[in-house]
Amino acid sequence: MRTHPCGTLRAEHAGQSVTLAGWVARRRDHGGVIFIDLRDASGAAQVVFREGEMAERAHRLRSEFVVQVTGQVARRPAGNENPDLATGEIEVTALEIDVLSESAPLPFPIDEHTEVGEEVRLKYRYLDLRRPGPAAALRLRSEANRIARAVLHERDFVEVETPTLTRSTPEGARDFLVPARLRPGSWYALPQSPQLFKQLLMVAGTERYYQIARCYRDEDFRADRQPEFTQLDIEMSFVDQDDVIELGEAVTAALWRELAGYEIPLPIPRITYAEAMARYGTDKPDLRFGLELTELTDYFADTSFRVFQAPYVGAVVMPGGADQPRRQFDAWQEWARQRGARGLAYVTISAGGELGGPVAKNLSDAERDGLAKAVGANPGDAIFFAAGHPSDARVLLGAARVEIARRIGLVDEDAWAFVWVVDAPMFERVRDDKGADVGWTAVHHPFTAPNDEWIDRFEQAPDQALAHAYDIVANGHEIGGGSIRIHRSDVQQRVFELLGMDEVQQREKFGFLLEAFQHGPPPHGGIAFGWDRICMLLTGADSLRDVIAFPKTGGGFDPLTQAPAPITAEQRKEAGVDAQPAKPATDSPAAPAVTAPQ
RNA sequence: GGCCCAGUGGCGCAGUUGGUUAGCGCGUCGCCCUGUCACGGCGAAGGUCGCGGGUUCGAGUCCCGUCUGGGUCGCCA
Repeated sequence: MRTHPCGTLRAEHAGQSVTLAGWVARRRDHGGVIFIDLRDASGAAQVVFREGEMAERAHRLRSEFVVQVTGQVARRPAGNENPDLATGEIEVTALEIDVLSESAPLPFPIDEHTEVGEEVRLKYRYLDLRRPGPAAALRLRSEANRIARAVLHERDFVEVETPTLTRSTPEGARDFLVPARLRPGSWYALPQSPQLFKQLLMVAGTERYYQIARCYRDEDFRADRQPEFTQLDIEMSFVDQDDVIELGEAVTAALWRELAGYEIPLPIPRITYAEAMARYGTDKPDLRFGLELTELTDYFADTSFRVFQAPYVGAVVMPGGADQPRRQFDAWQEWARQRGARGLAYVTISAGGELGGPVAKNLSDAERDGLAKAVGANPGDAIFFAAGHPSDARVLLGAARVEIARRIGLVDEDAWAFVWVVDAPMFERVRDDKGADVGWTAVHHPFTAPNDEWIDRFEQAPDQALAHAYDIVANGHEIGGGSIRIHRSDVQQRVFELLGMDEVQQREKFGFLLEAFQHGPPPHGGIAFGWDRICMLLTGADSLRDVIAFPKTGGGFDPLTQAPAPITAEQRKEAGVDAQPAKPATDSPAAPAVTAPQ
């Protein structure tokens, strides 16, 4: 149908007869001579139509008509080259043109210069994807898949597809449910991840599994979250944490080397979860800049200032922040209140070194004298404080740290900073509406192994017990995480007990996995990369939607297909949506009916 | 679920203190144009100002409610 992709024509093709096919990107009609930018996936080339019948026919072309053109490649007349275009040295003089299909007037211009609202772009995503930016994002994602597969293939991994119609998995998000016509009243759940299946594959002796897996979680969405998203999911047998981390680094390094032109210095540094929280107030620190938090609990141990009489007091410095007007500091208070804090105490340090701001007069002379040194602040800086429960206060300071860096331009947008956050806690407290402790929940998931130090005694201090779990963080985004799994049934039993799951609950939720684990489970562990997020970072996009071919809006709605949509009464009846669950079968290790999502 | 922002011809936006016929750019349609490349010129069409209610002599503008989208907190291995 065509002899060359449009975007590949160069001066060396001059004199050749070519046939091109593509879309009419732009028409410049001068009457006697008409220029058409003909675009296909490879790029665009200028086609020239001169007088007579060819000009007549070109005159009737409109944007996004699909045409086939046969003509002669020629160097452009001297002075008419366009150095901004890859094909700018040549043009194709049309001898024949066929209109293969026509286009209705466009809902928005297909033009990289025009800003178009996201809603209308998503409704006509097939047009949006003709634009260079979105098209490039799609291709980069394809390359990312290719690169990951190459690394994993090289290391003897086996790509396995796991079911998307399945039971609930243990991640704890809300499930998407699918009615089962053949078992009226019973429902499939779409997987929140292939977690249980990949562990079964380890029991199955696969040893090295991976999958570019679609995952589903029915929670509220964000710029970096979609209801269906993709993980590069990996699991390995006979490995320890360092083995998985090394593999994770190999995958990450290959991606950034080939797609960002960036050589990640290996090994990627590691910090513990506790250290990340203490120094950065988050488990996904952005290490492109400093501004570490300072703990001042001891410093203010004997303070008479009521606000600082708290189990934790900490601070973060805003360099040059002392000269902000009062209303700017008021805006900081409002910013903190929107995060559920009472406010954000602050002290300014004048050029002469005197402390200012409403908090300063509440401090003793000794406290004032040593403060700048204690937090590493200089004249002209502002110091923000948070006091209260350590975790809450640190999270607030951590958010302030990021906001300060953003406002004073401390973030180098071209920089990459990777870090592993290791030694994550095993459990966190579950509190009821009134804030009373009612038990424990797994921070990761209930199959995460305690580390060697805690494996025999995590019950003694569940709040301090550490897991063989690790997250990889890039520029403050969690791009992957995983753990070594429990393969000893006695340990698994003790974890379930701590989580308050009795045998009936265990069997109902994970019976099939526990049974599998009675048949020689190998030690194993793995990692899952947030594939959409990684592609978002590699393309420099601000939103996951930019790297997903057909994304959904925040309401879980697809503007293109209009999904979700009501179903007919007939579909409803046939699907068994309203049927009562069948009575539980007894021959299965797992009860058949999925209970309502919590 | 809470909070913030937005919704005005196909697209992007302006619209003053509430006051005549709601503007601008791009696009679309027609005509003209032999070297443009985000071509240019002339002309034309195209609007329930998201929706519902209220205040008012009068509402795109003020008030209440609601829907949609974006962001954020909660939530989310």
